[in-house]
Parts: sequence; C-alpha cells; structure tokens
Amino acid sequence: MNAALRSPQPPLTRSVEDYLKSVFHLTSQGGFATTSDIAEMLEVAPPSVSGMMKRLSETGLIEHVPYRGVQLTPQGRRAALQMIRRHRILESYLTSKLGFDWGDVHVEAERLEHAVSEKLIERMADALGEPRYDPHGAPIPTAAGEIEEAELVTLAETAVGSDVVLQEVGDENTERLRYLAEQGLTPGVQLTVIDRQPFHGPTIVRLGDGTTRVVGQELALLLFCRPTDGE
Amino acid sequence: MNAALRSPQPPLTRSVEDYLKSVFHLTSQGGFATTSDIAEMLEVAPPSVSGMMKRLSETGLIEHVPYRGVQLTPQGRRAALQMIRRHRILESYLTSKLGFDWGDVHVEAERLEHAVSEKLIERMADALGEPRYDPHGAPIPTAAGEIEEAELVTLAETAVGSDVVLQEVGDENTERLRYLAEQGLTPGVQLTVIDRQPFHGPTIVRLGDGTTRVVGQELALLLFCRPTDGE
DNA sequence: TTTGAGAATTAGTATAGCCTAATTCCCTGT
DNA sequence: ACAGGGAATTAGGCTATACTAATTCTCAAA
Repeated sequence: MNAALRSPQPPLTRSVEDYLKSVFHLTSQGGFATTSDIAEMLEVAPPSVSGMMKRLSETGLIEHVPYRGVQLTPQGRRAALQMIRRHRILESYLTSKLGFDWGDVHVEAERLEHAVSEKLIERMADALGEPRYDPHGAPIPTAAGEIEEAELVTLAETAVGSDVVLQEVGDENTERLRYLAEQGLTPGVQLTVIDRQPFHGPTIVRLGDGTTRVVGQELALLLFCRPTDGE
Repeated sequence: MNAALRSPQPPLTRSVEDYLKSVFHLTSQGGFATTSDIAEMLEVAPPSVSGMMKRLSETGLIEHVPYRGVQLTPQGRRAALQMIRRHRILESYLTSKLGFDWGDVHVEAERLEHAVSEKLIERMADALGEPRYDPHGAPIPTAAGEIEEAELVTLAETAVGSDVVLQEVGDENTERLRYLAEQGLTPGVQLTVIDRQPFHGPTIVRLGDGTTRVVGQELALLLFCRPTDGE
C-alpha cells in the first residue's frame, strides 16, 4: 500500500537527487527546509517544490509537514550523503588529477555526480588516497555515509587577536574563488586576526608569511575557521 | 519559421544524443538507417523512433525520408562524432587511468558521455597523450570531428594462410570481452590464419607466441583485422 | 481578536519521452 | 497488375517535471 514499502528501490532521477541534496544542505543546522528556500536553491518555482515534496514523502525519502517544511528521513539522508560524497570526490579528482581550478570544479561535478557509478567514485577516491576534504575544505562523507561535523566560525565572527586556521570556503562562485586563491586564502592556511572595522567592516588578518589581508564582510562570512588559540 | 534556423542551439538532450549516435553507427556503411534498426539498437518501440525522427529532422539534425529511413545532416554528424569522441576518450581514460576492465568501460562511458564537458574530455585526452584508438581498437574522432575510416575484414573472412593484425573488437559485451582478453585476442595482436572449418565453422589462428586459438564464427565476426601479407 | 501579508498549496497547462493499438504505405511474389 | 505482409506512421495515453494563476493557510501586528 505504502509506496515506500513496495519496491526494492527504483533508481532516483536526477531531479530527485538534486532536491535531496538541497534539503540536506538547508537542514544541516537542524530544523526544516522551507519550500521557498528549496525553490530558490534549485532555481525552480515554489509549486514545483510542493509537488516534488509530496512525491518524495510518498516514497519515504522525506518527512513533509504541510505549510511547515521538510526534513530528510534516514533513507533520504543516506541518498543525499551519497550524492555529496560523489560531488566532493569528483571535485577533488578533477582538481588534483586533471588540473582543474578549484573555481571550476563545482559546475562540472554538479553534472557528473548524477552519472557516475559507485565503482567509479570508489576508484577515484582510491586513486586520491581516500581524501577527507574536498578542494574547498568541505568534509567528504565516507562510503558508509558518515560525515564529519566540525564546529567552525566564520572569519567575520572570530575574536580580534585570535589565531585561526581557515578550514573551509563556503562558496562556489568562480570569480570569488579565484580571487581568494590569489589572496592566499585557501583551506589550511593559518591566520591571525589583527583587527576588525566596526559596522560590519572588513576583518584584517595576517598570514603565515607576515603579509596582511583586508577581508570584507561578504567574503569573511564565507570563510569558515577553526580557532587555534588555546593549543 | 524553420526551427533549425531559429535558435543558436539548445543543448541536446540525452535521448537526442543517443539517437544521433545510433543513426551514425547504422549509416557508417552508407545508406539509410531504418526505424526498426534504430528502435532495436536503442531498445525503444518503433513509434518512439518515428516521433523522434520527426523532431530531429525539424531541428535539422537528420534528413528523414518517410517510410525510407534517415541520414545525418552535417550538423547531426558533427554532434554524433562529438559523442563518439567523448565515449571513446572516456573508455580509454577509465581503462588506463582508473584500472577499469575493457569489458566494463562501455556501460560507464555510456552514462558519462552525456554529462562531461568539452573541457573535461580534452583534459582527459591530453592526460592520455591524445590517443587515436580506444581500448577496443575503435578509432577516436579528433576534437575537430574527423574520424579514421579503415578498411578492415572480419576474422571470419580472412584468407586461410594469411597474416593479419587484430585491429578492433566490435563488441561491448562484458563476458565476451573478458573471454577474448583471456585468449589473448586483443587489439594489436598478430595472427596467422591457419585453417577454417567449412559451413561457418571456426577459424584457427596462431598467435605470436606460437600457441593457437580456435575462434567460432560468432566471435570471428566481431574481430576486425587488417591483412599484413604483402609487407 | 481580527486581519492582511507572505508562504504554501492546489488547479490547470505544457513538453519531452515513452508506450500500445490502429492505420497506412511500400514492395515483392504470384 | 495486384494482394498481402511487414515496416512505418498516426492516434491516443501515461509519467516526470516544470510553469502560471488561483486559492488557502499561518502568524504576527494592530
């Protein structure tokens, strides 16, 4: 009777995979993903989302509370994490084995993630030595579906005077990423927060080589850092 | 008015790409591709083919003579060759860089060819040193859309007593390919045709190492060879 | 407590592909 | 010269996914 119990599992369509990923990202801080947020993220009209949410909850991939929002079921979460693993392994592979720029890989991976087999992804992961982070510093879920949850703060929130490591860049815009790379602001770099201007002004940081950078709030909000003071 | 003249070019869908490839393969010896041959190759019902042929001829990718068959237009041929290049570069890459078996790559490439960018294919081709043949010995079209046309004969047609080189294996079945590899019958191998049994019987060949193989007609018809006698 | 703005859903269409059943066409064998 | 069989096409439907317009729901502010 219930569709979720009926079939072994018909392969997910490309659209479904995209919806699941969106819900995952929008609920990563807990809570529900709203129709309009999903619509905006996927660039579709809200009614398209409503329709899809209905179908996905019938197949047991999400929990839909009408007029409230949606969450992933364990099954939906598994599928989403699989897609995210694919995406991040692909980004890593394209970057380290085929000379792609970290600003370009997102678009490419976005298309490929729907077409690669499990086997191919594992071969790539193997060739890379089972990487744990993608080129943007985002954690790569394991094949078993586990993902690291780090507690990071944006550069805009760091305490003036503190030392941090830039852990992850939460952006996929080619131009911004290219700029950040030019500035030496890539995952793994050590930073000392020297100053911050008031009224959402820029944060000034010093790199390991002693040079400084002035990072406006828009960018600072995309730079996720781990404090390293008390170590 | 004419759809072919209207737009710059809306990207081809996955289905369209598959239809074009089929037509290319079915017309490689000249002539027309028939509705039923295309239907069989793509495993769809004949009316689906009729419908698609109508649309494709409206967009200028094929020439459709109703009740006769179809041929590619230059534009359609270009698109088909691009897909074949993608497919064969992917097969080559998966085989030499990611340890895939030559029997497995076809299925994987079949999905990926619709998702890769031009740029990725060229990076792969570059990493491989611009290969001219794929793992099955099939010629890889150039980025400019040129493909080598070799005159090959099947092992079943070779003259008894002649020397040949196995140039291409015209099959994609995993089991058959695995078997052929075990027998040492892979592209590039030198063969001497020792004998052939009558009534479509097997062909007996000798390999370079002096061992012999008995190749039944079904397989012999898939082994495309280049005679090397008069050299 | 009511109301209205904004979010979400339902209603009604559209398109790409696919299907089966019905019909039409072409050509070959008598 | 034409009849019949096989190939191709047309007719009519179905599903997935998207859209716009219309409707309904929720919640916070007055």
